[in-house]
Amino acid sequence: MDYQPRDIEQRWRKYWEENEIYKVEVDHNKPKYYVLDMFPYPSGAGLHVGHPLGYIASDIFARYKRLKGFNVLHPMGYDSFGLPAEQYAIQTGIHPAISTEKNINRYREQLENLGFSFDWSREVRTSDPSYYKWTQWIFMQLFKHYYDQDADKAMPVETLAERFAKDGNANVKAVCDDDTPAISAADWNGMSEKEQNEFLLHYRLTFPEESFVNWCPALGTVLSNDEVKDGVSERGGHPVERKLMKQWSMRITAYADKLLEGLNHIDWPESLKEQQRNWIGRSQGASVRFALEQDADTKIEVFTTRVDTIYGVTFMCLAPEHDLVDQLTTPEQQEEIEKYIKWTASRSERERMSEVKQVTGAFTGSYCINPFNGEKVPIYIADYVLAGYGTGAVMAVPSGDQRDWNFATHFGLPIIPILDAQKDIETAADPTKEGKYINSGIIDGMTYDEAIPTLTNWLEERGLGKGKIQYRIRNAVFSRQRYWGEPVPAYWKDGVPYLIDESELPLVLPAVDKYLPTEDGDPPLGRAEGWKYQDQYEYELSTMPGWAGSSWYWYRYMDSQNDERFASKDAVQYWQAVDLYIGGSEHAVGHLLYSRFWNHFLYDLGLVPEKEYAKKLINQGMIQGVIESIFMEKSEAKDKRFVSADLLDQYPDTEWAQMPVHVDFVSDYGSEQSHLDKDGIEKFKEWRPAFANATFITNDKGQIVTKSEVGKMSKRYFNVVNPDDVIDRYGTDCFRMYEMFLGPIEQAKPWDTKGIDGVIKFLRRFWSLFFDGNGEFAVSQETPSKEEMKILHTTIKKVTEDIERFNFNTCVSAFMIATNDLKKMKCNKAAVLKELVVLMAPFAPHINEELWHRLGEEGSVHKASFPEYDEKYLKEDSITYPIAINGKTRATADFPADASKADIEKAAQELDTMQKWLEGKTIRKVIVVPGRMVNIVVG
RNA sequence: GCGGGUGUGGCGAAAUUGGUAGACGCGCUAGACUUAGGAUCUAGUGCCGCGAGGCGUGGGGGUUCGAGUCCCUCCACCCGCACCA
Repeated sequence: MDYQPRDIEQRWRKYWEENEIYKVEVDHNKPKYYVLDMFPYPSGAGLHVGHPLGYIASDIFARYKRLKGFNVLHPMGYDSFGLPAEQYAIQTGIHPAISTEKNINRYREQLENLGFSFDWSREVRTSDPSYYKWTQWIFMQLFKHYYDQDADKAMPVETLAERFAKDGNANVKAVCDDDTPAISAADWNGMSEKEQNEFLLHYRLTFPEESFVNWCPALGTVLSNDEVKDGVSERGGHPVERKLMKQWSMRITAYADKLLEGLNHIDWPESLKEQQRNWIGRSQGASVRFALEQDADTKIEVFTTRVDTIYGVTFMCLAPEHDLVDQLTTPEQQEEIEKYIKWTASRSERERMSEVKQVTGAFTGSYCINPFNGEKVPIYIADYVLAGYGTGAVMAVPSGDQRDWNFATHFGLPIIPILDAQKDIETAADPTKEGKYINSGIIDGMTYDEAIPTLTNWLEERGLGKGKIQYRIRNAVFSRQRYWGEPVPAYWKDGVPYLIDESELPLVLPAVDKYLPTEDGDPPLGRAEGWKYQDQYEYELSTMPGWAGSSWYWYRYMDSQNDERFASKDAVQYWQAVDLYIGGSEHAVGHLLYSRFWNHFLYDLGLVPEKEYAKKLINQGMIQGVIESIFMEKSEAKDKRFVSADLLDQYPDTEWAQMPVHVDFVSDYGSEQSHLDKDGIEKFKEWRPAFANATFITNDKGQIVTKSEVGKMSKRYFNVVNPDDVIDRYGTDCFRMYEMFLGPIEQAKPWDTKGIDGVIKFLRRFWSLFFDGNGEFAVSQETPSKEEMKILHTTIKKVTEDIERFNFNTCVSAFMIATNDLKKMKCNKAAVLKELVVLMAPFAPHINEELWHRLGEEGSVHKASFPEYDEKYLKEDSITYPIAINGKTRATADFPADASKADIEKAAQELDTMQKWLEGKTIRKVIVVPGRMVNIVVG
C-alpha cells in the first residue's frame, strides 16, 4: 500500500479532535511547560508566510515536551484589533467585527491544515469584549498607580494623596513629569477635587498629556513616523503637520531600569536584548549649566557622558528648535540664523540622518561661560543636535568627539588637547579615556577615574550641575484616533479624566454610522450616539493602540473563560510564565518591550508570579519570496516592447520600466538564469491581455531573461506561495518536515520548493519499512540485531540532543539516515520501528499516528513516552583514527576502543602505510587525542 | 554616523570543547528495471591534475602539532535606528 498522506491526515485529525487529545488542564501531578507563539493578526490575505515556520517549530517542541511527560500549555488566538479591518470598513461599510470573524475562520482552517496541537478551547481574540474587559481593567490599574522610587515599585495613588495631605510632595520620591511643581501639605489641602485630580496626573502610570503627533488633516488621523514620507502621508500623499494633541501616555520610563535589568535574567537572543538596551538607552553622565555671558542668571543646561572633557570645550551647540535661540541671536547674526532654521525645518528626519558628512550650522553671536575656567564659549546652532533628546544642547569638545571635530574644523574653531594620550588630534578626534589630563585646571594630572568624581563634586557644591542618568526611551503614546480598538474606560468631567467603575466593564465598543473621524476632527467614537457616562460625561473618544491587547494575552490562555478575573489565581500560579516563546524579531522594541513593561507592573501589584514572563525566546527568520520582473519599454505606444534582461545594454537610449511578473510563468525561478520561455511568454500574454500584441525581444535562446530579487512575499509581486497548495500536493507531514529541513529556524531565507521532493521520498521510504513487497503491512516480532539497535539508539541520541538545541533541520537528517540504514538492512522489526515512530511523531504527527495504530498500539502516539537512548548500544568495538603528519591526514587505522594512548601512539608510527611518509624524517612528537585523531609532528 | 548580524560546493546546508571540512537533501552524471517515466533502485559528484599529488570555509596576517571554529586587520552583503552627546 502506498503512502497516502491526505487520507491519513484527515482521519487522524478527526480522531484527535473527537478524543480531545490536545486538551490540557491544570494537573499538579505533572510538571508544566508553556509553549507560546506570537498570535497572528488575521489579515484578509490569509496566514502570513512567515508564520508556519515558527508555529511548526513550537508545535514540535510542545509535542516533544508532552512525550517527555510534561503538562504542556500550547494555545493559539488572534490579535484581532487592527487597522486593515478598519480601512476595509471605511471602504465597504462592513463592520470590522464581521470581516475579522471571516478572516479568523480562514486562519483557523489554515492552522488546522498544518496539524498543530493547540488546545483550541483556550482560544482568545483581543477584540472580544470578554477579553478586552481585562485589557481595560489593566489600564485602570495603571491609572490607579504611580511608581514609587523608595519602594521601587508601583503603589496606589491613594497612598500618594495621603502623603501629599500630610507633607506635600517634597519628600516623595516618585517618577513624575519633569514640570511637576513642588507643593506643601497646605497647597494640597487647599486644592479643589478637580485640582487634586489634575495634580495626580503628574504621577499616574497612564495619563493624558499634550504631545506632538503627525496629524494628517486629509485622512483625519494621526500617523506614525513610518507612515510619513517626505512630509506627506505614505498612503495618498497628503500633507502632514506637527500638531499638539491630548493623548493618553504610558509612563514606561518608570520601568526603564527594571526593563534593562530584567534582560540579564532571560534567555533571549543577544542581538534582540541589545536592541532593547539601545532603545532604553541608559547613559550615565552629568548635567552642567553654562551661564550666558550677557546674562549670568540665564543658563544653558547640557547633558554629557564625558564631563571629564569639559576643559576641551571650545563651542556650544544648540538644536535649532531650542527655546533660547531667539534670545541668543544677536542682530548681526539674525539673518543667518533665520535662514538656517528655515532650511533645517524643510529637511526631513531622513535627510538629516543620511547627510551626516555635511557640516552645517550657524553662529548665534552670543557666548556662554565655561563654569570651570571662565572661558568665553561661542554658541552655535546645528541640526546634528536633536531637540528631543536630553536638553537639546551639547557642549562641544573637538579633540574628543569626531562630529565636534568636523564642526570645529569647518568653522575654524580651536581644538584643545585634554589628555596626554590623545594622538593626532590635528587630523581626527581621539575619544580616548587613557592617560592623564592636560590643560584641564583642577583635574590636571589625574586619570579618568579620578577626574569624574572630582568634577561632579565641584559642580554639585556650587549648584552648577550634578551627576545624572539619562534615558533615551520616551513615554509611550497610548491613544489612537481610530474605531477598531479597545475603548478607554474613562470619561471626562470638567476637563479631568475619571475611570468608570470596575463593575461597568467591559466598556463595549459602540456602533457608529461611519468609521471616519467627525467633521470636528474627533475620532470615530465621536459619532456614537449617547456615548456618555451616565448620560452626562463624555467618554474618552480615542481607543487603545494595537499593542494593548497583546501585552498580557499569555495569561488569558491560562484561564480564557474566566469572568471574575483576567485568569484565576490557581491557573496563574500553576502555569507561572512562558517557558518558550517563538516569534519574529520585528517585535523587538514594540510588543516585546511593552509586554515586559505591563508584566513588571502586574508583578508589582502581586498579580503574577514572575517579573519576566518569557524565559526563553526564539526568533524565527522571515521566509522571503523571489520577485521576478521583466523590462517594458517606457513609451506612449499602444503595443509595448519587452526585452530580455541580458540584452538591456544593446538599447542604451531606450528607457525601460521594471514590471513584476507572476512567478508561476518563470522558468528557473529565483536563479540567475530565470527567464520566460516561449510557453511562459504565452502565459504572460494570457494573464495580461493588454500586452497580447506586445513585441518580445528575446535572446538567442528565445528567452526573456527576468530579473530576480529576494524580497517580501506579497500579492503585489505575484510571488506568494500558499502553504495550502503545497500541502494539497505533498501532505502536511511533508510540508512540516520540509520547512524544518530548510535550515536553522532563526535564519531568514527565500522560499523555494526545490528540495521538497527529497522529503516526500524519505517519507515514502519510511512508510515502506512497514510493508512487504506486496504492499501488505508486515513487521517482524523478532529481537533486533545489535546493528539495528545501534542505528535506533544513535538516532534517539542525536534527535533528543538536537531538539533540545532547536536544531530541527539536523533532526530531519537523522531520520533520513536512520531510514536509509534500516532500509538497506531490510529491517522490519517492530521493536525498532515502534520507537522510531514515537521519536518522529512531533515532526510528522499524522503518518506516525497511523503507523502507531497499525503496529497495534493503544491510544494516540502523542500520549506515548519519548524513547530514551541506552549508551550500551552506542559503544564501538574499534574506532577509526585519522593519522596525520604535521596536521595533514595521510592514513586511517582502526584501533580497539579501549586502546591506551601509548598503544595508539606506537601503533600509528609502525603502520605500513605510514612508512613512506615517515621515511627520512625525525619524529619530534606524537599527539593522540583519544577517540579523535593522531598527529605525528616531524622535523 | 551608530548598533546588530551574515559570509562554507552549482543550490539549501552540516561540522560538542580547536581534531578526517562539505553529513543530509536538491541538482547533475552514468547505469539497472521498464512500452514509457518527471516512478523506483544502484554508483559517482568541492576544485585543479592522467597520476602521484596539490588547493580549498569572503581577502590578508597571527597563535597552535593542528583553525570554518580563537586573535588582529581589511572587504562584501543584510537588518534596525531616534546623529543619543
